[in-house]
Amino acid sequence: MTELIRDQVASFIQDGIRLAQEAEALPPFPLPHIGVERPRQVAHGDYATPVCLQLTEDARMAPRAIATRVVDHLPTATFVGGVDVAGPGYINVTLDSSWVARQTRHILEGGHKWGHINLGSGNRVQVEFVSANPTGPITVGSTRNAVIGDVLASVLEAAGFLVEREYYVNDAGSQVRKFGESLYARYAQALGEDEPFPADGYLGGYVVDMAAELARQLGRKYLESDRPEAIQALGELGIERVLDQAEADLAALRVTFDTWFHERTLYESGLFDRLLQRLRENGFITEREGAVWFTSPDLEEDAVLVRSPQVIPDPAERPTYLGSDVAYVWNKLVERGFDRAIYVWGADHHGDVPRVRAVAKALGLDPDRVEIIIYQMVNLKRGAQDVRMSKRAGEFVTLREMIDEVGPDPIRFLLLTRTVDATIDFDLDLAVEQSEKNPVYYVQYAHARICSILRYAAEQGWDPDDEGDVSLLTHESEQALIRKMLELPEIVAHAAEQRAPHRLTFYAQELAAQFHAFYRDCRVVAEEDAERTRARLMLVRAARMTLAQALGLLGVTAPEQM
RNA sequence: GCCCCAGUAGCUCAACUGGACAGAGCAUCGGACUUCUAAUCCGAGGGCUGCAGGUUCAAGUCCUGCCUGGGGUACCA
Repeated sequence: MTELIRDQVASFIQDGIRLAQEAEALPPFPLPHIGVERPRQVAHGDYATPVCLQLTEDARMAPRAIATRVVDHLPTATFVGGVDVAGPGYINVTLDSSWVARQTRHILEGGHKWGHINLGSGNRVQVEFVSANPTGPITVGSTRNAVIGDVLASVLEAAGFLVEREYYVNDAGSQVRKFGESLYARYAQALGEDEPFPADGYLGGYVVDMAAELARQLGRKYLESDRPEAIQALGELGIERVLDQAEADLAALRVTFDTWFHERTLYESGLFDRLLQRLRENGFITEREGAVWFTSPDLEEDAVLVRSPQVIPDPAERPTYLGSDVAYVWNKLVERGFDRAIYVWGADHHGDVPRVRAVAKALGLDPDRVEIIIYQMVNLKRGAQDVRMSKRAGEFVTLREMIDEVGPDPIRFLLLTRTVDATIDFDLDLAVEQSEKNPVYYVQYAHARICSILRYAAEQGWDPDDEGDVSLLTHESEQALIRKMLELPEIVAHAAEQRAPHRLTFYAQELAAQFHAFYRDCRVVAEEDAERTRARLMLVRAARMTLAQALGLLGVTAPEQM
């Protein structure tokens, strides 16, 4: 666990303001929140705060004058090398370079915990993601979902939250039947029967394949039994197999779940009925046209929870998704007691966000505990060409095909090179291209290069675990590399706070670039300078650890050679 | 019609949720391998942040209106 330098700088500045007030260099006013940022320009130091720009009214002084008085009263701090007043009234803080050098040892001591922080202080967070309908293979959109959810979960873990990953299986309602009907038709056809395909059935070839396999394994068993029962049984069997496949494919993407939660259990346990009653008693339910509507002052329109028998004959198929969500959100926040439930949804579901939050509020829960991350769509490309996809016609590229074609590393990395708010083009050609256009290999190459140095050093008789004098790490490129490594905990904090997993891919690239610059400037293994070699080997090990940590959070492998 | 997301360098995108001269990568042009991996590095050019107003000491970021692209708007999931 590391205390963020950002926070240390903030309290350092705060001390300066307080001491200036005690010395009556500044008038009394309540201590403000100290916003600390990393300046874009290196000339502006390692950290900066514009806080004095906001204090002009409180202090009745010009911002630069305030900043000067704060700086005059700053205490001493070992990590601070210099403080300047700059521009309109910024306070710029530069880290002490010998302190920076010493952090190399600190990083190495952190081991696999380096970069972990205690933002979450043990709060329990559930991240529910993918949750694709179990009626077909995982597609590209769900792949983005998987990567965002998984890396966000990892980042939250590193930030000190207790995280559980959950896949919500939509196995209630009409999908089972619809899928069963499609499967039944293909099954019968596979056995030579002249069975018509349902009008709104699943057209994909995978249904044909699965039906053929079932026909081979089960023979004519389900043609001879009661038809609705056969459809039901085949539907359940099919969903089971789709889920097995999804689990395997996601595992190949290195995404695994703590819980596969079945929607059906929300009804079997009677929870749905109990909560409907609760909502009814509290005035959130109206019934009209035979349907049960959820009505809330927070919504512009009522939403159906249970459809009318005139529209849907089967009682089991009447509750809508939102109906299930009533029970599900209660299950998450009350029965299982998560402090917070994060949902990862595609942009095509954004319209449901206010409804789920309104449901939570109507149940008496704090809607802020329900957090929904909306990510934009993925366009699959081959070079400049769009890959045409039609889910209805069953034509789409599956996660399995993407893994077979490009492998998990590029999929994971490239899908996290955009904010969740931006639509993303995923170029299958670029993903496998091992060139400077592909940032995955850029970062992995840096790691392989580091390992190569360590191998070479060992060959030359250096003990890789030898301790060196890190105070020798004074070169500009050595310092820049350490400073970049020291950013990791803050990147984790930011990615966790802002739910911005893409931060990690940007950071990994910056760190790799900083390492390559160091490599250019500084020879590591040099017989004639044993002390410096030992110090630099420590630095290289720390760099390896930091890069591996960033890649580890991304779920991307850190190869020892390429 | 209404709701959500985006519009930033030739292209693809960042920008620490209001802070300093708006940054990367790719592409283009010019350089660097008898040295621990050239899948690398160095340098150069490239901008009215879609448009028009407004708020603020300070706006790519906030508010209003428009334009363009994508998504949504069912007793679908």
